[in-house]
Amino acid sequence: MSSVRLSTTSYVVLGMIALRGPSTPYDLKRAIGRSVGYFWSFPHAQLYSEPKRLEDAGLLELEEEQHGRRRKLYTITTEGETALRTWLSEPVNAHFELRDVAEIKLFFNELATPEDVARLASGQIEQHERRIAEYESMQKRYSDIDDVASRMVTLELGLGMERAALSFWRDVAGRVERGEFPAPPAREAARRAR
Amino acid sequence: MSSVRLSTTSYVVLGMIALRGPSTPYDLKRAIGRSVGYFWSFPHAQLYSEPKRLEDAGLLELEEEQHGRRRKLYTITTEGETALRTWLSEPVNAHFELRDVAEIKLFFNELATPEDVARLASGQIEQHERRIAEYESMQKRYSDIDDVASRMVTLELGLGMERAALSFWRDVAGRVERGEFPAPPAREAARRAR
DNA sequence: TTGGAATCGTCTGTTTCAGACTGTCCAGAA
DNA sequence: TTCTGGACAGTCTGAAACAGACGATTCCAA
Repeated sequence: MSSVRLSTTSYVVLGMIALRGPSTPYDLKRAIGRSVGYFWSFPHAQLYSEPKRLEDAGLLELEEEQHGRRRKLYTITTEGETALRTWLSEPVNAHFELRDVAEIKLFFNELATPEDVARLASGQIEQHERRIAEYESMQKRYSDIDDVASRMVTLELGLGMERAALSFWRDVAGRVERGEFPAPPAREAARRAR
Repeated sequence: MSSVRLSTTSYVVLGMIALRGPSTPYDLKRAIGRSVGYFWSFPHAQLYSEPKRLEDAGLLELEEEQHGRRRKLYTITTEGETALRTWLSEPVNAHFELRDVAEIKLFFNELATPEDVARLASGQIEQHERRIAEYESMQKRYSDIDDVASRMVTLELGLGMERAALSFWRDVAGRVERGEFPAPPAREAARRAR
């Protein structure tokens, strides 16, 4: 019931419980893994500690505790719903954050060989194609479930991002083939000839 | 010279010094802020501790230490270059990671009002437009500097992502106007009528 | 020459993190 | 029936990452 600091992760937990109803940490883990986890990931261990914090803050309630596997069922309280709604209505000031190792490696292409870049690009193409297929099948699977439709909007952004990335890496692959990423020695020569 | 574990951040530092030549932490901070920082950000304090780690590992060398502001100039060693090149040639197994608060809020739209969603969308549209303008001006500014051209490829992915996001949020804004994100009560009714 | 802004560096306590580890449950093989 | 493996569920730990306050230095302009 005190003033703990709530992170985005806290609200993800709160929101998930609000949407799904009473949930155990493991329920949350799976539900998040299939949805929100695509644009806000965190280690699953947090799903065992975070609800405890939220309970201390009076935003969740521990519904029941079974024996055996002693699972904990959390329910959202009225205060929790209020906190969640307040957060949802607040403006988002942070820009999205992208963390992309492939992109870094491409940035440093001058220090690598054209073969490295080619491999990088083809690996990325494969990855993004796979992810696109995954998203598309999710989209198909859920398109007829009315209940979930409004959650599935976000899939479209994922898909848009993936397609942008895919076409970018295809372009990179083409450029490599055309010799636009010269090996270090050629690069030196080009620089001198400038 | 020991076997410290190198993170992506370590390689960003290493790579930046390899590209720019001898650099101080502050140099790195600024260079990263203008480039690689857009897809791999971290607190600037790390740029003071990380080089030390890399020096201990024998991958950087402390070139000179001045008095007054006692800046530290780091240079990459041959071992450092080798480590970097090795890393650059290794495949990237991780998929890029997106952390987007706006997206989460959209996912939870069922718990918010249509007005919330509308505000969210228009805020995002603004943000992405601004970022696009920023990227485009960077692109213009650097397009004639031959030296930097191959680093600037990555800008195109940034731009592609931003454009995908922008068009997504414009679409969302349109849907809200068309009443496709009903307020909670209407939503209940719709569910019952199903 | 002085004081305010921009620059540069350090420090601190807290979160987050990966991932190893433990325990539980169930199904089918022996 | 007992055994065994694998999926399921939860806990723990040390190391990194983190935000952001703070302190010091330099520069410039009034």
